[in-house]
Amino acid sequence: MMQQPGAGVAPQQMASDPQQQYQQQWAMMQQQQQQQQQSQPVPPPSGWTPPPVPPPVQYGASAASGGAGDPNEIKSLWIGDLQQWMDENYLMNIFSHTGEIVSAKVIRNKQTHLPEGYGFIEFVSRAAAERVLQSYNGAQMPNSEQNFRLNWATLGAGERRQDDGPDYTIFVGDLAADVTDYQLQETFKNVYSSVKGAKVVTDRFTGRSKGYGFVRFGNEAEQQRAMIEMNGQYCSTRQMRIGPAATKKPLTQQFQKGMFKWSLYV
DNA sequence: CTTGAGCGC
Repeated sequence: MMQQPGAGVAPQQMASDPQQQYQQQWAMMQQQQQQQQQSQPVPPPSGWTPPPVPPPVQYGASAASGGAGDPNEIKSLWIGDLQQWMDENYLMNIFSHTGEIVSAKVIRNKQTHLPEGYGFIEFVSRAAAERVLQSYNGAQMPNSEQNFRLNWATLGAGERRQDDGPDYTIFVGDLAADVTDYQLQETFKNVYSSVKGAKVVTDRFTGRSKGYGFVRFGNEAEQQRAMIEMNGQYCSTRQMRIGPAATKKPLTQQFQKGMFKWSLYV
């Protein structure tokens, strides 16, 4: 990956209007792209430390013996809610002090090269990734008003998340501005053991909460109880308003069996 | 701000 000019710096003099902000950042991106095309690869900025070399995985029988080198272990985290200016360098710099980050990648649109708003960070081990997940998730991102949104990377690493049954989701409105995914999840998990996760919906460009979110249950009975019991309960400083989640999953899905899907549209 | 969308070439 190319190092980009201006990497790791905070966005300068942001406009107050989100629309203008976005346009400013977009213009910056265009500049960066042009510079990229006409210049040699730039040296790393001062303060940048090269990623440590991961320990060799394949010496002798230790890899196969289920020790530190399980080839199937998930060592990458998915990171979301990234701003335009948060590039690979920004991510590397954040975690370089752990000495355990291997790589960082920001996913960009193939045509426009604009960041898609998420990326992946890989660590030397699953344990290292887990430490970062625990300590950084929900904490504030450097040079930003918003919080880290981290999760285990799944699709690239080969682990399927489907093996624990369907999700039963509820809508939660009236959330206070400071409520995070984790906080919402814990509020429900303290009462319902089948809670799988929660997501607070945020504005893509500002990272600010939109004041509502979703909680997923593994157990339908608990989902039903939560809709009644938790309505009006407090999460942070405000009473939640709970309702059924409008799902895109069609009821007819159970009849599809993977065949004749097109017949739904006639 | 009251029904998202989030997995890599």
